[in-house]
Amino acid sequence: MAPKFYITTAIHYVNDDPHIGHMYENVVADVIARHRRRMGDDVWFLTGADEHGQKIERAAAKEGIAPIELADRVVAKHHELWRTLDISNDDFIRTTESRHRVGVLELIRRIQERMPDDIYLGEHAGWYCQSEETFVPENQVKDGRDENGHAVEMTTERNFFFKLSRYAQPLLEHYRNNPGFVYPPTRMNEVISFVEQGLKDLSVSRTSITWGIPFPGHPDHVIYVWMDALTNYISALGFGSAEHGRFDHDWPADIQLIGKDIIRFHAVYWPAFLLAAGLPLPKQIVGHGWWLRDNQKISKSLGNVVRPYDIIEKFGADAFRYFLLREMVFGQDQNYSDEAFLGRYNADLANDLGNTLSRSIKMTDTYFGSRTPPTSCSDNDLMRTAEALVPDYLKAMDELSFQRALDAAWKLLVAVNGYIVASEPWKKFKETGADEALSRILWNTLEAQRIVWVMMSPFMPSTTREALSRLGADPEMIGREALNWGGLTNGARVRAEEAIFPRIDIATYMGEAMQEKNEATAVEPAQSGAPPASPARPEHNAPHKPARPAPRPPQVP
RNA sequence: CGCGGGGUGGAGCAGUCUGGUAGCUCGUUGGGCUCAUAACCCAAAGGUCGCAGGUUCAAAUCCUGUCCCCGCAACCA
Repeated sequence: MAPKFYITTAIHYVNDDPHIGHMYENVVADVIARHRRRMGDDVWFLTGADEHGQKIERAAAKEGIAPIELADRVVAKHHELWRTLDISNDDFIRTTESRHRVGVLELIRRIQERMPDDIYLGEHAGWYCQSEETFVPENQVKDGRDENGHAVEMTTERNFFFKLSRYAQPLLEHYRNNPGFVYPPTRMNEVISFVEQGLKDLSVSRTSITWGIPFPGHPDHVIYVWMDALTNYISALGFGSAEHGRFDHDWPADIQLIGKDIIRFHAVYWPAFLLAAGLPLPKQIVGHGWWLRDNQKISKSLGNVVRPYDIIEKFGADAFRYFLLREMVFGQDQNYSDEAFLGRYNADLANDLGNTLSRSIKMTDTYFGSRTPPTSCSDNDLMRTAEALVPDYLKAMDELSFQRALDAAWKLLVAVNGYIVASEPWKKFKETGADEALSRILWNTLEAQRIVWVMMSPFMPSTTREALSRLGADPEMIGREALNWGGLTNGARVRAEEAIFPRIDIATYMGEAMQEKNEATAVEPAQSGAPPASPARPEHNAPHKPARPAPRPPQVP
């Protein structure tokens, strides 16, 4: 029986349209899910939306609509984006769904049943900001004012509390016994350091808002959003409902992928809740880094939000997916820029991946009549290179080192180009025609690329199908066995068609982007002194050309 | 002395645990090839590894000090 593999992303808060950070998280989870799936695991992949809480309540009020209307609208955008980005999630949980409410209430019921003292009524004291109507974290308060300069005052609120303090030692013990519980290790250290300082009890209800799940037996309280939100990972599996087969099968999660900013909620609060309820803890919490722009965290308030929808539309989801995973050292922060994308696109996708496909298929087309060459080869340097690189690739994938995994694929690709130049098939064709030696040479280049594309399949699922099909290979053969040398049949139809990743003229593209930006700025002045999204660049002097049809990879049916 | 991460050729990074000729990608320069998307292949230039001491036959790598940048330091999802 196939091993189960349950992977989750954070559920994304619906107070604004999804940004590159959300996209990155879901693409990473999708790459992992697709890889595990093709390696034969029984994968369940969950993502979703976090819809409760004060921010939503207020954002909706500002628009004069009900919170659920706002949530519906944003969730629709999420769905559309995940479809566009080819995210293969098996389920999508919304915290406003009844199945979620059932799960949350069951979690609380279990805690109260097993540990009657763990949830108690108490008083929460903190810095409260009248104008923002919210408690402000200690470190944001300075001289009686919050970061926005609003006055704050020490206020108390009557809440239900969770006895988090009781779980410091059990958690530390769990960290000791499972040093990989939080990944990467630097985040584990942060968490340990935090818990070692001791834990305070956590307020888990609010009386100041109504947009949430009512606290059982106390309808004037709603459940604190984090206790609400975290439970999505099990409520989506049917926890607490009559149909909990998936929960029994899939929990605990194998990987819970989150941003580094919410490590504590997932590595401290969440396991503490689970311990209290007597439920198994997730196997691993993985915290990824942030995409930055001009070294600042991307956020709307800074006015430097990167909205890569344009990039995706022009270059396709796969190119964007590739870029996200190739450019980011997993776990660290990374600067985002359009130039970086365009550079990667041309250097890696157009010049290497696409061009190598073009040149070898064109020769096959010309020399062997659009068929894969009749003679295979199982003794050559390309084969040995491939056989050496596949284990590196698989190891890197297991370690979530996507850069290294892609690097392994690229080493094989570079070897193909070197092999082509060294064996000069065009010269051999002129000299001796399409003989057996030439057949072996071209078959090798196609076969090696087939393996390269199988390696690429979790990253660029759609383009992989297209490329494999052009190579004369079965586009659905992307499993473990497809990474072995020798899979390409002889005499299969190859298709020499337009470039799979057409080169882009960077100066022209940036010139147009600047023009559009300037036009947009002219119509809609920048908000409240926000810094420009990007510094002026020399390219803005590039001659403007009329908009032309954007190059994009051919769509795969 | 709260905890942790980082400062390596023009840019972005690896190497530091287990000292021993400083490596990768992009960019630059020269050459090659002409099957291919002005692509591909080969070669070269370019770094006293933040700074100052110390240990050692030998330090980017170990130790001490120091400067700079960043994350965490609890109820902001």
